[in-house]
Amino acid sequence: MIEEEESNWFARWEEELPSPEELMPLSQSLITPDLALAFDITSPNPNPPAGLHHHHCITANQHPPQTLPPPSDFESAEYSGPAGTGSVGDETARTLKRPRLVWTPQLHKRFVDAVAHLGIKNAVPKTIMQLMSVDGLTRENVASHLQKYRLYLKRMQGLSSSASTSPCSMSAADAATEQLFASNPIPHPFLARGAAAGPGKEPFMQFMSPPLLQHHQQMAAAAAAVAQQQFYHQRQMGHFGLPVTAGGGYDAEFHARGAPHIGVNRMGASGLGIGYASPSAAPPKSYGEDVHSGSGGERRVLTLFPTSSED
DNA sequence: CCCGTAATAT
DNA sequence: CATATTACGG
Repeated sequence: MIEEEESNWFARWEEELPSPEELMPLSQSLITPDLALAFDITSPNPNPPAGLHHHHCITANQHPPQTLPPPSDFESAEYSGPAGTGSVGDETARTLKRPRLVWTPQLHKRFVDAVAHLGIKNAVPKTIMQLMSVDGLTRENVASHLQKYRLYLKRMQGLSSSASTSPCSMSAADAATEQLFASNPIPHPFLARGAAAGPGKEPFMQFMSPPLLQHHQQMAAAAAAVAQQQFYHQRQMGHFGLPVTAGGGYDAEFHARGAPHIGVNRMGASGLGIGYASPSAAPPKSYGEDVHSGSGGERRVLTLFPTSSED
């Protein structure tokens, strides 16, 4: 009886087969706009199927509409199987999915700094993204993170000194969020209002000093200690043993290049690491690719990180 | 268009 | 679970 079923789906499969022409444009639409831009392949003509010469050097964004001059060096490569499939360049279009972005404390710090310097008002995803100048960061990444971050801030304000300052009063869901957000030097002085940004005014300059949030930092500090540990390993390490620290621990090595701390908008995020696995030679391994293998599933994550490792 | 939010998906 | 993605109003 299996045969019948088999021939059945096969028949349907055959019928549904789209023509090659139809597939071409489809593969394009699968490319993230950002990436498409980065690769300069916005044109409806990707590349000839015959030509297997994939990208090599990518030019940065030609001209950002903003005042930001960040033709940051672009250093990204698609992850690829080590096996010499060869047609990786083409595959890029088809299988292009960015690995999940990992918000490391450093990256988050940059995020927070950016928001702090911009002021609540100007701290919108696009602006933040630009100020951060982290290569490979997309607006969506920031937006998503910003959303969570705002919720976190709100929670903090509403909490004040309600019941007890003990960490036990937090719900599990909250705790998780706290960890990331608390695990960095929170320059929380902005919370209440936005800043005045008139025409001709530079976006950054203001710092407010709302009276609240003070003990929270204590609690946060406590949590932070724990956070640092739990951060990368998550409760994934079911049994207590030495946290493996991974063969290629990331936090161990950072390539802080000549990029100053943010606050100066003229920084070119040159040397920022974003990356997917670079199959062939990536001189500075400034990015981190982490592979979690589960039962038959592998999950790649992007660990791009900021310049300046000041803390 | 872009942003903010909530719901939903991976 | 932490992010991503989507949907929808503003």
